[in-house]
Amino acid sequence: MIARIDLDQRRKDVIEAAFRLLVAEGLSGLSLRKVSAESGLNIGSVRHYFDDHRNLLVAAVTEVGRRMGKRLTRYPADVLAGLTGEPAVEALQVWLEELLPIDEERRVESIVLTEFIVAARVNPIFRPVTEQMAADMRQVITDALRVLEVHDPAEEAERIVAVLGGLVLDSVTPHGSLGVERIRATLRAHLRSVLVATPGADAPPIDD
Amino acid sequence: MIARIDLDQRRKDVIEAAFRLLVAEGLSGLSLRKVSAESGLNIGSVRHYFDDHRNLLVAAVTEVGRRMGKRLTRYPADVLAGLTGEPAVEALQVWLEELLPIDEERRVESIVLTEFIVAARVNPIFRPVTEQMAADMRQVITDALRVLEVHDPAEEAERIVAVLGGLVLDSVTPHGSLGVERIRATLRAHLRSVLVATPGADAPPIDD
DNA sequence: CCGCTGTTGTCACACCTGTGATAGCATTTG
DNA sequence: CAAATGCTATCACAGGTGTGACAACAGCGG
Repeated sequence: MIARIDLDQRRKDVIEAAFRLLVAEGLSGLSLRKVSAESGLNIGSVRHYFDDHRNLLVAAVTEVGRRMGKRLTRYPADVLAGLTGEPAVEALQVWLEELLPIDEERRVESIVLTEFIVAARVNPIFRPVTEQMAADMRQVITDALRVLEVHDPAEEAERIVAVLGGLVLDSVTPHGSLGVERIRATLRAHLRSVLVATPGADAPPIDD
Repeated sequence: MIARIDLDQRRKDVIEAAFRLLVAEGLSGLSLRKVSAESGLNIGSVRHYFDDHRNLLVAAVTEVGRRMGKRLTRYPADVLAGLTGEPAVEALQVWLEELLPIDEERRVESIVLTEFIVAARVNPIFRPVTEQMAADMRQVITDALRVLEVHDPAEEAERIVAVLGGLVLDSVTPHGSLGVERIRATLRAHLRSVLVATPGADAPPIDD
């Protein structure tokens, strides 16, 4: 095979440059010429790897989807088995913090993902990835809650997904500009209310 | 005075056209020429009323901010005084549903607002409005929760804001594509958990 | 009536975009 | 060595954008 240069690595470099541009200027600022400049390559090279503009966008959204998927499945659900009360809260917290912009790496991914999610409303090419992610997220969280024997896991998962989405949006944009500690505290408060207060009608509260 | 035509009405017509365009194509599709076409006016006329592109954008974000502000203060907090349990949930629910995309009018406003909030991350001209809105929202909800004698109103308001933001994002984009009933049910479940279960550490759960 | 003024309508210009086409380079393979 | 192939680098073109400039029109004031 002829592999003068690591093709996959090159593609990842370009996508990384695209991410930086997405953070700095938003999706509408992501032109081929700017990506070329940011990645230090010639526009001809960029077009050699992703021959379309559209293709580059799809590759970028796919990459962020892949990373988020990894984060989603990093902590297996079965480690939660048997946990109740505060340990359960802590375990879920550590896991779900994977999805929040609590450090620079996650912040970039959150921003990029948010841009694509919003763009997907109008541009169908992003939908396969964003819809798949949404479905996976609901599924995985629901499963985790079921393991934790939470009453009505699907509904509680829905709430958690909403909280996560709201926190990301608020912290990533200057809408609310939440600090990292504020995000984590809010998530923890929510998980605590789900796991230790058991607002479900029939089940009595559990104390450890 | 020479008022051949209602200037304010004209401006509102143009902004309405801009909203339709925002819904259909997103913020990046909002060009002067397209707004002109959508509003049925000549581009010269549009530039006569809003002489800048930037100016039109600011007028649009200001308008959506004004409407959301109206919705926020439509139900005064003092009607909540003395309410507990399910009636308190219902009162808050009716009020906060003002902010969710549960009908076409609110859906348009939610979409427009979401576009501007996300754009504000990168474009500072939207920040005054979006930041003011975020602050007002937190303040008003915190006040309402205080009236309802909720434990730690600021933190609970933070959670509610997150839930609202997440629900709007999920229902407005194809990320999760939540239905109207699903949104309302999730909000209600959350309010119920805040108001009737009192997850505060010290107080024991209340059953009615 | 004329003229003032708010409103429309149309140019042209510079800038940026994606893209087709194509030539030149570099390096590996035969 | 020669050839093939992956890669880089440019050119030109059509389309869209905001904007400056300015002419043309409409209706009210005098």
